[in-house]
Amino acid sequence: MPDASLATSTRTLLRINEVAVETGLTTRTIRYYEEVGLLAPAARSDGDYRLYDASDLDRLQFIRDLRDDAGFSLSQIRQLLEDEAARGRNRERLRATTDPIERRRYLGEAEERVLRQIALLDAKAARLATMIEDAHARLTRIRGHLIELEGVVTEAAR
Amino acid sequence: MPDASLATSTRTLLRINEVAVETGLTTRTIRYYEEVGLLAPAARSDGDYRLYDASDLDRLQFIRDLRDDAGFSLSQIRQLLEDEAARGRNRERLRATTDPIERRRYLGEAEERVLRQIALLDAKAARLATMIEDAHARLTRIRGHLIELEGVVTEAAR
DNA sequence: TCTTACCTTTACGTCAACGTCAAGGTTTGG
DNA sequence: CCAAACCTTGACGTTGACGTAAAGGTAAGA
Repeated sequence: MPDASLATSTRTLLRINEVAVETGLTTRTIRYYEEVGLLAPAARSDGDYRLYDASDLDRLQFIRDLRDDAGFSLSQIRQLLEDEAARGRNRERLRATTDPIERRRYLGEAEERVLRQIALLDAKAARLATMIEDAHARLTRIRGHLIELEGVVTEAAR
Repeated sequence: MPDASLATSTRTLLRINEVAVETGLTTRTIRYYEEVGLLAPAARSDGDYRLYDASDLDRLQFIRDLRDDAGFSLSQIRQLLEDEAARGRNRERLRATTDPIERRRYLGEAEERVLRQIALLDAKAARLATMIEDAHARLTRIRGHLIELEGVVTEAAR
């Protein structure tokens, strides 16, 4: 029964339209993201259909969140994902070597990348934070006035 | 000396290229923002030159920050600025009326707008916050490894 | 086997957010 | 008054991020 393993591995792979439904993206968008190097499908079928696995779904969700919620451009997203990939490769190299000097170099590079990411994210977060603060201040002011008014209205209703 | 007031008011007004230098935007971008309704120049000269005042500069800086730092689209920015303007008009109406029922209605609308803004901003902020958290976690891990290595390196140097 | 639904690549269309001339008017120092 | 520097309004070009239609290949059930 060599067909069983094939069936089980196939069962977890999705075709592009299923992925589109699952992620809320269009098939065109998914293909476009592949075109610009944001993700490659886990596999291709015999007839060259794109086949995606669970980690592909995660990655697409992540991309969508970065795009919609955080407002990053696709090139910024690619930069973030590439840094992530470089991080993974670095970890491999780190595990492969025992020379402490080299290890320190790898770690230093990793630190730099993370600091770059944090700087990028912090700039956005800071701007958003002040805007949110302002909005909340306005909200409390408005609600204060509304509470004042409640007193006046109930007084008048008496 | 009717010319004095004109001189002083003129002195504080900038032409488009000065504004561009000041804000780091291009003249084309500034004209485009006018085209799509993000800001109108405070005045025009005799020869129809655009003339901007200090509040125009503030507004342009603000727009630039929202665009670059927060990653909003121009239509989102226009929405935010229009809500801001509606807020101003509402305050006027609020001061103009004494009827508590009407006052409550105006305040209710204002509350709605602010809540909409907060929801929009919070979504972005939340996504950014988790990303920043992750990045910091990685950073501390990396630094932990680096500190470990310091021990090994100094030990080897002895 | 054949139809129907889904997939492929290729390619042109679109919208936002500008860049880049072109042709002409305005301001200002010499 | 005049030349250089700056401005005006078009209008067409470009890039990113997709939409959409065309011409075919594939998968699965009747």
